[in-house]
Amino acid sequence: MTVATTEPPAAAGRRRAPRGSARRSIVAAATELFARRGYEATSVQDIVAAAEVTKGALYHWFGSKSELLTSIYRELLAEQTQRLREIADGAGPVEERLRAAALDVVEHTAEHADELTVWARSAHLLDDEQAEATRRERRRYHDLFRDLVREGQASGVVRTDLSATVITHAFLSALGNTHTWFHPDGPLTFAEVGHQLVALFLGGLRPPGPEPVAPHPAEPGRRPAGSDAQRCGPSPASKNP
Amino acid sequence: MTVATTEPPAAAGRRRAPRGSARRSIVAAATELFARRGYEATSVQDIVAAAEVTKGALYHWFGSKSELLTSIYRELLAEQTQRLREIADGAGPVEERLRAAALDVVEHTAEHADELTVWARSAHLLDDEQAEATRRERRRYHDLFRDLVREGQASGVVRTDLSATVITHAFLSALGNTHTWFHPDGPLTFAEVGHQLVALFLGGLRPPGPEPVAPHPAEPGRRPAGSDAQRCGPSPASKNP
Amino acid sequence: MTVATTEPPAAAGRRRAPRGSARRSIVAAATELFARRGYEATSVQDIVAAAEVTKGALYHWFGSKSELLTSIYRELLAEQTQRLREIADGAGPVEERLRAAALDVVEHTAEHADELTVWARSAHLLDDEQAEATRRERRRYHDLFRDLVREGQASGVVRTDLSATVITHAFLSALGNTHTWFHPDGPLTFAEVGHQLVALFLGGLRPPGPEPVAPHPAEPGRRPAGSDAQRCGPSPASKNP
Amino acid sequence: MTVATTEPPAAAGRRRAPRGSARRSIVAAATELFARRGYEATSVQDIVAAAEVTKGALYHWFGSKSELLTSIYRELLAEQTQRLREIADGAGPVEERLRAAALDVVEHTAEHADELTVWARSAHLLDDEQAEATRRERRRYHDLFRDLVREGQASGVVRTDLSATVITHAFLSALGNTHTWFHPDGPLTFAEVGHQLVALFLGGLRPPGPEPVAPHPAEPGRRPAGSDAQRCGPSPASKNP
DNA sequence: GATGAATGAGCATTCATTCAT
DNA sequence: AATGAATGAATGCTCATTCAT
Repeated sequence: MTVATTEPPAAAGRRRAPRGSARRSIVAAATELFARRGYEATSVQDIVAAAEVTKGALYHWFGSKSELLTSIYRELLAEQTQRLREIADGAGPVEERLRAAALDVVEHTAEHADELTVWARSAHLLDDEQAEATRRERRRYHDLFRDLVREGQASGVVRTDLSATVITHAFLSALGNTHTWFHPDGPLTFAEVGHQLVALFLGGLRPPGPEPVAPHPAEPGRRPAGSDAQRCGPSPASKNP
Repeated sequence: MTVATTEPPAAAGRRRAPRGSARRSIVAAATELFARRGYEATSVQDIVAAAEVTKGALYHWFGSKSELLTSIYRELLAEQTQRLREIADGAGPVEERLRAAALDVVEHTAEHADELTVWARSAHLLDDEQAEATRRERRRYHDLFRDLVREGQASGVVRTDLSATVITHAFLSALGNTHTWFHPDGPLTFAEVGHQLVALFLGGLRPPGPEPVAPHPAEPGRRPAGSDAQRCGPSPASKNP
Repeated sequence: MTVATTEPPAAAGRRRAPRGSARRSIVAAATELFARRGYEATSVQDIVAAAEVTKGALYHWFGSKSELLTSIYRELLAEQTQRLREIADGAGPVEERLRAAALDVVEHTAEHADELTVWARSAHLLDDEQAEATRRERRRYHDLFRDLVREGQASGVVRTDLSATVITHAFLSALGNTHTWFHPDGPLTFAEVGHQLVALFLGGLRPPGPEPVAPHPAEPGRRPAGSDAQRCGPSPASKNP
Repeated sequence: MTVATTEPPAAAGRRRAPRGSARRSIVAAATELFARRGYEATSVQDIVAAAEVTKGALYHWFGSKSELLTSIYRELLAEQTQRLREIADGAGPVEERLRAAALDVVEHTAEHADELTVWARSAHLLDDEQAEATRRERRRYHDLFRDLVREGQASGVVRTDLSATVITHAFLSALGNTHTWFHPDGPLTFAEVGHQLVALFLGGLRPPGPEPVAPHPAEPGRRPAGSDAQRCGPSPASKNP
């Protein structure tokens, strides 16, 4: 869960700042600057100046600028995974847990819109090793959500003619892309937008009944849940998260 | 519609390549390199080397590296807008036009996945002027799609408790984000994924009947279409497209 | 022969320095600084300051600091190879050409002691590609000298119980290492030292007669010239020149 | 002779590794890393990681990174000097002791090729004080060898027209440079190469008889041994060893 | 004896852009 | 219409060494 944190031993030196405080200053400054100016537009110099530490200190804690970005994102992801796990493991009917999960994604996205935007824009700059590390964790999160969808399919509340993987990606993508169009000054609050997305998503999950929107002959027929997309993630060689 | 193209008329130089050919070489090389290595990782030097022209020539045709990126995207966008316009203006019931439009987006996204990925990743690097220019065109495209959704709402085939704007963004986002997770070696082809997304989307549009997924009390109630999000784009100061 | 030189078109601009002059300034400054302070202790900043050009100009002409070092050495090597080739191809008995060649190495070493010292100390820092390039040229030089030794062996003036390759390396090494011990303020001039080395070397080449220094039983016996060390150079993977 | 070693006496810590073991780990790790990657390419961090000690421990035992290098070399040199002294002081005719000494250098060079290569490449990076310290010891070694040559000259088995100093440097240089060209996969073993070098060297020492290689008029005439190069080392200001 | 976080000056290198020709 | 040498400010990063604990 923790991502290379350092425990500050409470006691501060005389002239020195307390132990581990440098790391926290760096993360705080970087988070703020990345969100405000973007990852590429923020130089390491900017970060250390804002954090009031030296470059050496930054490179003592982080191997590179991109590791810093990765570190911030992984902490976010760990938190979000934890929340989702609690919801998924909770009691109650699957449709309620599904709705709760969707609403939780909305809430988390709203809370950390800035950091998530930075990640979406700059994750492709990471080297293979870092990309792989986050991909694995992201995958775990995705699987958690997908399993909930599958549970819904198994209990008949979610249509089974669509891949649970595709459903999951679609919802998370729609949510994760709001930064490209949502604006706080618009007529809807983020919470409202989120609820609408949830409604749209849950509506799309209902097993198709007598359809108001005419079916298309080219529509691929039902697929048993077993034929689900197991490998719909990027290949290991890919840099996509 | 045309984006600063130069028509190479019959008149060719004697030993030189035909007029305007330099521009085309540059665009071709840049498109290929941006797609393969990313915008930031492609230097102007790389482009001119691949296009077999000099730096001077590139700066003769394009004011900057970013103008080149913008130029490529605008051409794509113009083509897609044209296609959507023809579908939207076509005959037939609205639900069929809506379906056709959705399928067309899938097809276009598949065809130009590389360029669209580059754009998604690097659009935020552009300066305000260029961002504004593409934003206007992108807005026009978005409105075209949204109007189709509204038409559906007006004729009763699309639920009216959701903002047409949100619906439109959700679908285009889900499609536009496939590059972050779709992999050709997976069990589904891109066309299949596209069809599933369309089905999910169209399913979500059906007016809510007796719901398999329980409604949530916090769900915002019906909103008349007239209260739609007019300013759901980013603020002018933002660099978001 | 030429190593990426640029022809200066004689004509100078008004405010600009003449074309290609930047490259020459850089080489001159680098040669001087490398010799005086060593390669590692000379920063690129030092070089451009001394050459009165910008860093950009340096990197326009040279891909890296090490390419600059390589470039200087290759020019030296090309010149020396040319001189040796003329001597080797000259008329006269082989023993005289051998002596002339040895003396020429002494002379060239004396002339370019500083540059050669820099090279000897820093060649191992080069990357594989550059090391390989110079190794090939160095090898050509070595072979030229060795062939002269072999010619001497064939005509009976040089002992054949020693590998021509080992003989060549031994002489060139003794010469090339003078920088570690020779000091101009010593009792011998460099020319005198050189002559003594030549005498020692040529003396060692005489076919062994009745020996003043007792032979050792472990001494490996005669080896036909044909068994000569064909692969006594470093492996391709090695960074040794 | 001893170079700041610490004897680990019986008294070991309870849970800790025995006293002084840190020092030995450091020397072992540094020797291995310097040989494999070179002195400059090995960071202090690399050394402490390999030795499984902390930076503080390293700086407790060694004043600096270069002191570590010096330390390794001095130990080598002390051992070699000791061996040479025993040979030189041994019984038997001078020509046999000379031959034995030469063979011993070959053997020692072969045994410690890696460390000697590191030293040859990086000695010039040391500061004056350290350079001076090793120079003095190296000088003692050199003098020991040279005195053997002089003894040979005095007893008539070594030619007297060459400086004993030059002779000594030439032989040690040829040997000490083998790392730049010898490759174990070549047709000769290192021992064979060494024997050939000894043969070449001893051959060159024979008083010139009727010469197969014609003498050159420019050859400097005989020099009495008394005029020998006393100050053939580099000047005090120089960083050369 | 040993720790390890912090230092800080210095490094080689990049690259979109300009402009005299 | 095109050249290409030159710009110059900025970039991410290194690393031997120190010192409060």
